[in-house]
Amino acid sequence: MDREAFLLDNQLCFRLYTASRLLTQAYHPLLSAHGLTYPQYLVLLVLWEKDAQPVNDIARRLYLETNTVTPLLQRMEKEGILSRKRGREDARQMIVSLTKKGKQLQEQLSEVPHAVGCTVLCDSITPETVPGLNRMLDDMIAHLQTKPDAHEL
Amino acid sequence: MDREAFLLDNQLCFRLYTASRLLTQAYHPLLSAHGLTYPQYLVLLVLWEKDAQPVNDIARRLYLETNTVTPLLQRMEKEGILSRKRGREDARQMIVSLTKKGKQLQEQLSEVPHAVGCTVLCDSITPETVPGLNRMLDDMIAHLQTKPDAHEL
DNA sequence: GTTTTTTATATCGTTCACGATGCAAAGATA
DNA sequence: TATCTTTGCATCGTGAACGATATAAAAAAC
Repeated sequence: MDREAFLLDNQLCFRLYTASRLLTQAYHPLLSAHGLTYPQYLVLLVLWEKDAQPVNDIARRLYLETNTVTPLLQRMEKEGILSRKRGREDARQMIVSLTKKGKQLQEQLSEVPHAVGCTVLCDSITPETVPGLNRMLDDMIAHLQTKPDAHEL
Repeated sequence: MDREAFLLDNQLCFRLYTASRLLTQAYHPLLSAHGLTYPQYLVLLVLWEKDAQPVNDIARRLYLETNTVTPLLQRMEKEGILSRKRGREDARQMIVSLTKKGKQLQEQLSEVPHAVGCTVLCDSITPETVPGLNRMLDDMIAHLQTKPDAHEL
């Protein structure tokens, strides 16, 4: 058995997992001031780009399952950030639209992207290296998404 | 307001968040076959490197809070993977040790690192690019860890 | 040696994340 | 038209994550 392979320091996934959690924590004070969580912020990003989308489209855009997104949207509806209405053409669809409050949040959070951008900057994360890092992660995401099954043991 | 900054495609954090989730999903079939979750696998990686550690050390190694790790360890104890005993020197500490079953899991999971390693390989993730990616993520983690507070709005 | 503070862990409540399952509307097929 | 299948969303149960709080032991201060 290759004990090297089990070293935590050799685990790419652990780094991604940790970096993701810590960066989400960096968002926390900025978002919680407005009663938002990070996944809720992601939903807002999707809806700010294009309002009035069915649950399915939002979930696909975030690579999440609808059973994750539905309760999230229900909480946001209770907060008055968005509204959910059955589609007129297709009554199975639940069309999610921003309320006035949801739209106003974009202005109130206008400093967030820049603030977080500054927070991550360090020796190897710079405006020059981010595009390359983005490309690698996009490649990885596309690859993992098409292969939901890992290799069999 | 800079609408560009709000585009989902410009969000590094979203990529990390997604890549982390999808890669964890890739581990799922390999681990669930042995009744493990990914965070539980991380605990095992820590204990396989060094057995009999207090909760605090395990949590710090994983950059997690103890109130996340404690219930995780309790579930693993119930599964018979590890045991938890009060420290003799310091009775506040809870020393976590692998059981025979916990040690045997390392052999049973010996193919996991290689299998997952193969799964992530793609155009921009190769044996050559991984060290560089690791370095960037390590840098980012170290940086975020020392700065728990994001910039004020 | 008693009080105070710190440290190590645990408990509680809320919010994801997701597999499994349920249900009703839409579409396909007979 | 009646039946079958698919699709879109919801519900349920389990396991993280984490802020807030609690508790007991150890260490420090008095």
